[in-house]
Amino acid sequence: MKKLQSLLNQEQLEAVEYNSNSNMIVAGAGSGKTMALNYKIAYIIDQGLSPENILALTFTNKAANEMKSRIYELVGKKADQIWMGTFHSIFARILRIESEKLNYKSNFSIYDREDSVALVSTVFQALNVNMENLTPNKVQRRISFLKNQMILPDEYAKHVAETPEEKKVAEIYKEYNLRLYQNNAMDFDDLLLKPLDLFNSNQRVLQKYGRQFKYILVDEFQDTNKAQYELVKLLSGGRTKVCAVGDDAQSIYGWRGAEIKNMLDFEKDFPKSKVFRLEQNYRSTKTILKAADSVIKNNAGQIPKTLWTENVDGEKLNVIRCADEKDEAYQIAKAIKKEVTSKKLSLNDVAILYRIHSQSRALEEGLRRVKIPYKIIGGVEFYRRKEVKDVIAYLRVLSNQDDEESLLRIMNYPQRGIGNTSITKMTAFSQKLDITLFNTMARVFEVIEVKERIQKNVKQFKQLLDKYIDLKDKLSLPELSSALVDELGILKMYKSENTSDSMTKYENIQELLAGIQMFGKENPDATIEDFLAEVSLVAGIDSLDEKENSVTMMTIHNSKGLEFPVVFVTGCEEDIFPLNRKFDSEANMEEERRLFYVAVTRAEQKVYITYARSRYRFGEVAYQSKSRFIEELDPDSISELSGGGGRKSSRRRKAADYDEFYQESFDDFDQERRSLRVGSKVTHDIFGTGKILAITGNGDMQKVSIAFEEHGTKHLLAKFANLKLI
DNA sequence: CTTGTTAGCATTTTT
DNA sequence: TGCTAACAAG
Repeated sequence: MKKLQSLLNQEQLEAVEYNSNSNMIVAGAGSGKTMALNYKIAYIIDQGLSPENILALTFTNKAANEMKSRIYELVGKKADQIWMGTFHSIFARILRIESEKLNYKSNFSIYDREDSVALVSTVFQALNVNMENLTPNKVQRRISFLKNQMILPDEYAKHVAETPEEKKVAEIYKEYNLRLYQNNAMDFDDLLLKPLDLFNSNQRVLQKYGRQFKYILVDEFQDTNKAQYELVKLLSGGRTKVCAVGDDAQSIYGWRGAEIKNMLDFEKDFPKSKVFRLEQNYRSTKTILKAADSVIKNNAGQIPKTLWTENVDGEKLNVIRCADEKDEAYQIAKAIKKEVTSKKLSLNDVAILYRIHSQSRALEEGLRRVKIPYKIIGGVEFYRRKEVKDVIAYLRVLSNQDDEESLLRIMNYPQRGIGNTSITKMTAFSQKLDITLFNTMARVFEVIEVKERIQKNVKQFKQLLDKYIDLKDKLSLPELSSALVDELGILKMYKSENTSDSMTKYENIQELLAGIQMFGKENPDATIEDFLAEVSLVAGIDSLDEKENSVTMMTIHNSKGLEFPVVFVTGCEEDIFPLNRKFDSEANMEEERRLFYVAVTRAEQKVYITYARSRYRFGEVAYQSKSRFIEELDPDSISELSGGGGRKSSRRRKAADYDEFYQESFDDFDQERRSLRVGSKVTHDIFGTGKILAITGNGDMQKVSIAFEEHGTKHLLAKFANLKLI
């Protein structure tokens, strides 16, 4: 390893090299926190601690993967031995190993939020819940919240629930948990609660892992919830060293149960621990930092620290008033063009951030009209799409036949003539005899209420499943999946429908199969379980691919940990950002403010802040007022501009403006894209004219094969070739 | 049981 | 506005 002194500043160095006790690193935005953490792990290994004794916990897979590859660069393949991953994936891994101690089977399914809601719906039906104001969605959220607080059904029923509504929730909660268990399934929250349960009830298991981990490092510590904090504390058992890295100013997951308190309690709970502060910012200009600080200082509770930077003063933040959400998109497109040309940036250097996903639609449309390529992170994620989940539900049932939710999902998909009535009859039967739905299918002939014709359908379906359950050990994961999809005929089905909707589904399933193929390649012995374990824990941000030359759009939550030269913070209006003014507690308002702080501090060089006078919400025009956060910004750090939203008379002018803009102004982006087409004629400074034969790769790595008229075929990096279209 | 229609709901934020 | 869940008719 290179000398740390040359790579780190004094503060970072001290934090990295101090390992004689537990420690906490309070690291401001852009202070090189991630780098320090990576070096710290490398340093610990360098000092002789075995990598398998290290547990490094993050919140997203992306963060974990990046950490993994950075540490790999530093210490080589030892990095593979480190226990590194998200809280959820690491503890899922432990649960798979120890499952029988909790009376679970190791192939348990992991339910995501949507699956949980579906299960709550099932419970609603079973318990005949018919209460105003209680929807499966709401109840699921409530249950998740309770689990985050570590309040279990019995405790909730006994000590918390008072109103009839709450009592109903208690009833549902209990049944929901029971059914999870019967389905051999866990929800996201269980992945944290069950290990706690296990460690608390089984000293031997706790000791096993307590001894295993000699150093636990937690990134984004400000986002840990009660259960996560307890897990770390329990595992450390006072002996294991813990390093917590976080920034209280960037705590934005309070709604999910994250407690900043964990940072404040750290010194108390880890008595001999030492606290380090990283206060030098390497990311942003002085102006950006000053502006961010002017807003965040309106929050009452904070760990005191002063961020400073040696970077240049930089440009002021541009605050743009827009007429409506269309105008907002237009102003942003215009500004992107200006920034990219004047600063010679790539589109990858630009991020558009918003508070809620629904804002993305209008922005997208605006960008599409002017042909600025973009990518959206999050939104409806790939693995959450209906058709993808359907196929995954098959895999789940093949892996875990107790998983009733997944079985219900595929019972009549694709349609095979097993309708709702028959399914209800079968579930009733399975409840009565206390057997699983899967086993009921084998005995469907005993369920006399189900018509004979349909019994036959069920039998066929059961045979299909049995066949693949049998094949599961004989074929590789990719072979099995494509054989299954093939036999189901869903690809053909979508193709023959031939609507744009069905074609998207077609492509998504193709993509899923390709993904499985890839997974199989990377992990040759991979089982269905391995694949399922992976997919149920993927998040939107994990798929961020920096290679494509395009603007990145995402929610501010998704942007945490990222940085971009130019950042747009959109929709800065009361009721959007901050959201929900009406019932808001001061605590929530402070979280919104921290969110604003996170948004602004993503930027290296330039920040745009936009707000609209009116925008479509719920199908009607809502008149918006400027966000209080804009008012809180240091006036010297901003310059306010007005977009299309001037006087009334401007309406016609505005329309003309749009048209002109949309027609001509983005030719250069268009040009860039056109030049990429196979078949286009181009000229090169040295090789003269030629025709493009093939294009491979993306972004900077994009290669173009060109048949030149006089110099034969050449393979060139598009970035350097400086090709001109003819 | 399937298909088509409509009413009502939804927009926080995510592992 | 755009989607889904619930309902009615075929």
